Amino acid sequence: MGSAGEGVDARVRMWAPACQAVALLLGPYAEVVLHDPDTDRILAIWNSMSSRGPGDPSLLGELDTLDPSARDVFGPYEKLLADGRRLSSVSAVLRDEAGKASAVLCVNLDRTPLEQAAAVLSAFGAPTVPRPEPLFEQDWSERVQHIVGAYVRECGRPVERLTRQDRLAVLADLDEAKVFAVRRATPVVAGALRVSRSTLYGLLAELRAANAKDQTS
Amino acid sequence: MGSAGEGVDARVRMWAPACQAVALLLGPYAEVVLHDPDTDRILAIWNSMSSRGPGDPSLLGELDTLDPSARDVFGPYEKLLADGRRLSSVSAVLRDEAGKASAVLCVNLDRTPLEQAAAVLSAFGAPTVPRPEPLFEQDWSERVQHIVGAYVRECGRPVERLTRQDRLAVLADLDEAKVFAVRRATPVVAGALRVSRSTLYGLLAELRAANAKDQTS
DNA sequence: TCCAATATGGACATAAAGTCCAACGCATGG
DNA sequence: CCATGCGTTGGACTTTATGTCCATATTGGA
Repeated sequence: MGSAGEGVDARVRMWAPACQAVALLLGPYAEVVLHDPDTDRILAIWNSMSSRGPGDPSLLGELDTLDPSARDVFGPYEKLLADGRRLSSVSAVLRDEAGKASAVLCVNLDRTPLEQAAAVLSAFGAPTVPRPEPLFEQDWSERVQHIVGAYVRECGRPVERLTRQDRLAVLADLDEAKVFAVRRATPVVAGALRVSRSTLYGLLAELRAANAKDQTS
Repeated sequence: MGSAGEGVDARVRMWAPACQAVALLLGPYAEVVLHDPDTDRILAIWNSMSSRGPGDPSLLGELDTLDPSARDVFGPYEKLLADGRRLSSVSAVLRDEAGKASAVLCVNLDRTPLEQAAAVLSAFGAPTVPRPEPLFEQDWSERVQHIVGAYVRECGRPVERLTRQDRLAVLADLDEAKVFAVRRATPVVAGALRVSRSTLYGLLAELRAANAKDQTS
């Protein structure tokens, strides 16, 4: 991972201080990621929350980085993690003097600690009433659409043109969100990702293999 | 406190109940102080956190106690104690019928416990350790337990003694909560309801029939 | 264009989900 | 005490959904 000595990427050199500052400011609960829009890989990452590292495939596809008229700042949008943690996520296209998109910055903030702290503080002195259970996710296929949609929005590319890596990443999100614990979810996901059932299972297997490797390392 | 009979200051007599109530409500972490604005000394103190006592000099800043048009409530301010504890502090000018400032009330709340609580809660979600998967799979089964438990508590009968109607009702709740949209949920529910798989399906069919009848009516 | 990597449809295997039924337990009333 | 009715139960069985595998088609890049 760390620079083989021959030098840190110029873009990282340029943006690292800003990224690091943000990462420091937001404590251990914000993940700051610099993506390379060309190679679709992570350039650098601070406070990684998802065990990703530099060189790993980005969660970004090719953003619409060529059109200078396109928006450069996205979000904040909400991401839902499996364990219920809610992330606020923003991203920005970083351009060089020539206006070329040289990097994409993403900041993912885990709102949970704040929400918990707020809950504690607001509950102070008040009789703690048993909170009425929130109902089960009413429409889980909506969640699928949401996760896929978020990704697509993030990389600015329609579902049909997602790369293999893209789909793998989305799949990781979906798996993380325990979507596959729901009955009949597989065909829906396959449909949402515009792949066949076979391919879906193939990607899923690949994902599991990768996770297993992560475990052992 | 020790009240030598007639020796208690009239102002203390008047305000003590309120002060004591506040002191009690806010537990051991709030200090309530009654100051004498004339002598600039402490009249009375509850839950003293700084080993001050009645008669000790007040450490009040210059509150404008003479101008009746001035604000009478101040704060909350942050105060820093010698040992590093941070206090949230409010004060109020207490006036008699004539409008003369007869006392100054201060409440100092030690924020440390709350901050610690927040830290504890934050720390829970913080170590992004690979969560033992079976734990999370249990998430929805916990919900089953919760729904069943709620019903049992409501009707005061243990699960074993539920009537058919009871189970039907619980089942309706569970179905409402979309529990059966989860893979492998059926055996868990059957277990939670202490019935066999067969019975479970029987009840479920009955439920569906009832619902269908509702629709048509 | 050709090659290599992927995607795909469908056959197949396995595992859940759901149905059905004969036997059983257990109250109630004769 | 037995007969009867009602609900439960285990297990056989059917139907769907899941997951694997592979030969073939497709696609993107040198």
